[in-house]
Amino acid sequence: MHKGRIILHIDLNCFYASVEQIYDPSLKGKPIAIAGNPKERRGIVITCSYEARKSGVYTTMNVGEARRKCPELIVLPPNFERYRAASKSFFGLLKEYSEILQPVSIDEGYIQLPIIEGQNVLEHVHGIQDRIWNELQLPCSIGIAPNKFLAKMASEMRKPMGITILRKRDVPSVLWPLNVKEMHGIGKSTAEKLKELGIQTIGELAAADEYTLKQKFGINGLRLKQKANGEDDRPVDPEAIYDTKSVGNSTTLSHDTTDRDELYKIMTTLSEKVAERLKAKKLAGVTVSIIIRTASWETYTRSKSVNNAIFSKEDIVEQAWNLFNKNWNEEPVRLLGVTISNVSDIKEMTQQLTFFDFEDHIKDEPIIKLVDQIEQKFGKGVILRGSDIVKPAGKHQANTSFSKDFWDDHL
DNA sequence: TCTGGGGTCCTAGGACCC
DNA sequence: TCTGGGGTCCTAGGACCC
Repeated sequence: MHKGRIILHIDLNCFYASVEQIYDPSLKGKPIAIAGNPKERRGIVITCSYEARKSGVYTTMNVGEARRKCPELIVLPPNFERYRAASKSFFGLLKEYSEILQPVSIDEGYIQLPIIEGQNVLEHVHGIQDRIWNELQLPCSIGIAPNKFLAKMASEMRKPMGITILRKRDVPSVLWPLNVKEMHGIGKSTAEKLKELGIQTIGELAAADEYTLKQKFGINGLRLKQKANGEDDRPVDPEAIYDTKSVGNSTTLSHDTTDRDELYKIMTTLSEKVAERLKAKKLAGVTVSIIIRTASWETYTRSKSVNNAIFSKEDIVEQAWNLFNKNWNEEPVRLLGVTISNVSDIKEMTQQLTFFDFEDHIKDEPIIKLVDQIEQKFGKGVILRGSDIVKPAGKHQANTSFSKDFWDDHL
């Protein structure tokens, strides 16, 4: 019957709050909020239960404000370990239904179901939702559609614990009357620009002039129009989560400061965190970026690419601190961040090179002969630089080099 | 709405190369 | 020495999402 795909978007409702209610069932049915340290200014609401939302509490609201809106609000600190564990169970359960599963964040994902002749899809999906509720005690909303965009829009329509089917033929009646702001991918800025063009509803966007959209929004303008027409051919990609583009950490300081020593310490801590996470993911990267936000909320980023991919905290903090000193405008700093991007996978390299006894050869063999041997073993393109073996990578990627320290550390 | 922290994708200009 | 056009890489910043 249906030739197209069956794609679900599954969204766990108020995920962090739901998990906390599992650990403490007395919290069920009460207004609760997960928030950062309320004593600090970064104490803002990360997630809250529907009971809290009824009183006007929302994500990003500061805790003091939330308490004023909802005096009986129960404020809890986040337990990321718990959330990661629950998330793992959730995706584990989903995987029983199809391998074509793409987690997009800790609490939502797409899954493409196999098409089974004569199957009642809605009943099947009810079964999935029931299992997530009965076995994991997690409420979720599910959108059923022929593509990712429609599935996402559908799952948003009934919360919590809803199931919504959005077929392509439903688009004119269901989507077109909505304001463009309701569309996934359209934020405040795009909505305003569209308004200038006289486009307010999704239906108007669906019929908009392509040339004008391209002029104003580039390639994204055309994609938005396609989505407004219910078209989206992006695949559900199970590999996407392994394809990390960047790893970064940032922090809002407990107080604004101009103290260089203090700032250096923070930069060091951030670099350590980044280095740790890179190591866990077996990644190294060539581009180091810093972000500085001043007390006046001015935010700027600066970045620098280096020749060989780095991953150690020493290398990261050296680059980051350099960037900071060259670019800081001396204004009190509110937030500091460090990110490594243009990362490449060092997993494969490590496995490959484990077969090759680097230490033995480096001592005895003349360098030219050694290069020959390395090339024979790994093909052209792997080169030696100083005491490092360097693997040049494709465009947008850096050379990955491994020094003796690396081998000591990883092999 | 006085605003955390983790990301992704896109654009535009300049440097540089052929 | 002037002129042309295509392409890639790097950097900075914007927009969006959860």
